[in-house]
Amino acid sequence: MTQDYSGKRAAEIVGITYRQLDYWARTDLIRPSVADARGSGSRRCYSYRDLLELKVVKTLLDAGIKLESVRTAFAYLRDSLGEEIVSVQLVISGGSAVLVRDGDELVDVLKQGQGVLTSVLSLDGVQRELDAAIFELRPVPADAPLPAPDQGHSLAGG
Amino acid sequence: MTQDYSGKRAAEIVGITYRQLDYWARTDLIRPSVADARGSGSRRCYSYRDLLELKVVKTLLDAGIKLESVRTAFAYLRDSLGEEIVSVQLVISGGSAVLVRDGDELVDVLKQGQGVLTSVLSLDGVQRELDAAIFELRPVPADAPLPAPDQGHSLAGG
DNA sequence: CCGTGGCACGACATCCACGTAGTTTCATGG
DNA sequence: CCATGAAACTACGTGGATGTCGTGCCACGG
Repeated sequence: MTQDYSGKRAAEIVGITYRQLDYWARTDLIRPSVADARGSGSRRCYSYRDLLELKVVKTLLDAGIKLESVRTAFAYLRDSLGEEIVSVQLVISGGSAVLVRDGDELVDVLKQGQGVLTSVLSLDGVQRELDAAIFELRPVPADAPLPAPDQGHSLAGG
Repeated sequence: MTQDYSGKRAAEIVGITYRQLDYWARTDLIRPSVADARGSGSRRCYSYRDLLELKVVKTLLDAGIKLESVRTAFAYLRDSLGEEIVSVQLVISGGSAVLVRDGDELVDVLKQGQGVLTSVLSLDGVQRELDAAIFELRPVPADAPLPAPDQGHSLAGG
């Protein structure tokens, strides 16, 4: 049932260091929604959607965006990041952010923002990469030859 | 004669701190092309084009791009940043950067970069803002009522 | 030719975003 | 019920990008 992930596995899957995951959780960027840490010894538990958000952050960082900007962007993103992820694009412009559906609509946004820098991220690709990583790093039980990995999450209805 | 600008004035005009200008010069991001610093007491001298580059950097920073990314982007930019600035757009994608002319062409680039984050900057607006700042912060001689400020630089030929 | 101001420079101090090392504590399994 | 290991926590170090302060020195005006 869209199983959950430990901190370490989450970091592995999205391709970040555990230190980053930890730092982001402590600084309230992305906290595990299933189970947060409660003192030393406890275990964080991340949902699939959490992984998705983590992956978006990583993608933004790889693209050269400052973490500070990612924080502000997520403030806007969380509200809108509802169900339809595929073919939606995240547009960051300075301090604010918007979600755009159509590619043509995107062009208008870009042309509208005369001289304003804009960062565009296709959330579709992000989810694809995430799913690929989850499959790639699936736990390999030493005995059981993995029955049926429940891949192919469907948050959006195409 | 597209007059030159001192370090302090350059910083004022483009809206950055002198410390940033100094740091960028020392770390080889943007050196004054007219006269570089040669020991304490010397004076840096920036050209209009230098101001343009500085303004681009500031715009990128304001947009939340990491200075590190700006550095790599400028490596590509310097080669291409020839004459036609207006209506040209700088597209940063991860570590590389490209210059695009047409808006439609830009759309193709964006659609092509499936899932890859892209930062787009309209250089046109940057130049506009720069010119505005130069005019706004023009030196006001206490006696002479400014004869004819040579505004309206034309790097591009439409 | 010389005084002085403006500016480059050097040496810190700071904040962010982590990396590294070591400790603590919870959650199991035996 | 206790040993054990994995993971959270603490403490400290680091590199990048500046801010601050003080000094030194060149360039220009007189």
